[in-house]
Amino acid sequence: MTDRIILHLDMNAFFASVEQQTNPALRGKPVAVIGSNGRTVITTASYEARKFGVKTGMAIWEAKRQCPQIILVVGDNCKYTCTASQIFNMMLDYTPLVEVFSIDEAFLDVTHSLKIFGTPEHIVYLLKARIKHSFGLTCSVGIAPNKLLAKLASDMKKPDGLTIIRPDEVSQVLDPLPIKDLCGIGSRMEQKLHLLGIKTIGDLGRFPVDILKRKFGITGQHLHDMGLGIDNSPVVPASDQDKVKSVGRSMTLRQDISQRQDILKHLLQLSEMVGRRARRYGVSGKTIHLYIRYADFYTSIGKQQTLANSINQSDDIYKAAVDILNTIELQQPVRLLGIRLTNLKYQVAQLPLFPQERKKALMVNAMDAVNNRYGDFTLTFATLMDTEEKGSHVISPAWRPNGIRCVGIKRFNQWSDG
DNA sequence: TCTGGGGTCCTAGGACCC
DNA sequence: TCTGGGGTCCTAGGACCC
Repeated sequence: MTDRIILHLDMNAFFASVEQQTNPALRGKPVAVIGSNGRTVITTASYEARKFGVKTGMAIWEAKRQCPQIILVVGDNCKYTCTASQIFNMMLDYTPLVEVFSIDEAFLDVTHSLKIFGTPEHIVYLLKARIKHSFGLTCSVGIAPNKLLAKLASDMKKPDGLTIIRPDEVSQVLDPLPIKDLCGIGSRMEQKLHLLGIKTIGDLGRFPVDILKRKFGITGQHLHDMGLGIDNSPVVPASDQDKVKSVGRSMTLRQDISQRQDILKHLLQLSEMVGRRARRYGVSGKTIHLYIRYADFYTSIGKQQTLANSINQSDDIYKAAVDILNTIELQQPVRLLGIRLTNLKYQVAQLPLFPQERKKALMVNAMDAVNNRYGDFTLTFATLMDTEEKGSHVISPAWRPNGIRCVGIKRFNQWSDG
């Protein structure tokens, strides 16, 4: 078997760079993209801002402390998804095997593209040039025999980098790197591995696999493989992706709330958002999850309930959520509320037989049609008419557009959601 | 104005059935 | 008259990714 050739392409400071390109006044300046909600964080910082220590996930006040002259821009989802979809379409010119990993990252399996394009470096050269020319954006690319290593490589040189890990260099490159560099090892796992004396990827590869398996189960084998740079997972194009397994929305409230009335109102809003998304995906779910984060940020409670039937209409979701809420004795004021639908069933929409339900389904369809055309919450429940938050928070760079998961499409559609 | 949002996967324990 | 084992479904919570 010949070695595969996998690329990982990571857009540099994607949201912030898009903003700098569309508004020249922002170029060369410390810029950060944030959400619209009052309680938001830094979504992406430009490289100029990163020099001051501004990072993704940082609170606004902290970013301002680190960099008083920082320019904050409220994110514009449409701009990013539109740009991203065009970039992903460019990738498809070099291989059909493109796996979208997040809105600003993708894997490409170019093993069989070399007959046409020569070397992987040449493909990267062409792609980078086109992205730069069309959007003024740069990216970092890793070339390696598998996804794990390609992702590691793309991280090694930023911005506008290209790093190659050749099969015969794998152990030499991995040996001194900290385990945290591996995609899949977060801070908790890092701590646990440190306790075993494992600090570098080399240490991980040399550590007895049976001890890892005893301690971590299935994950133990996976850790061992990662330590040796082994990853046989394929690049899965959109058309072969698994279907979505859950649909949910959550929101941090502008202020903490304790009144039942306020909580119910937000639950209704969330139910409508989840229901709309589920109906757009053509799914209904049997299990409803309610998630509450309390005012202290650290305490939370999640409860779920499985129903006899699958649902996706907003009022049914709302009823289920309220049923769960009624079993919970609130410990503190509420900071965040979330509703998620799992146990999903994909169905062809069918109108119910009984007149009353049929009428309701028709009305929901009509409301969805209006909201699809004129924007979320154009038509909604009367109690939500004065709602300030319309669910238009800036998406995360990790946002996966639903279009990407549609089965059977060749080209990525213009994405729009939420 | 301290700390977002949307997912996936794994574990562990309990209920229930055969 | 005393108690195994497998399979499946459910709940709760944690870790991880971007």
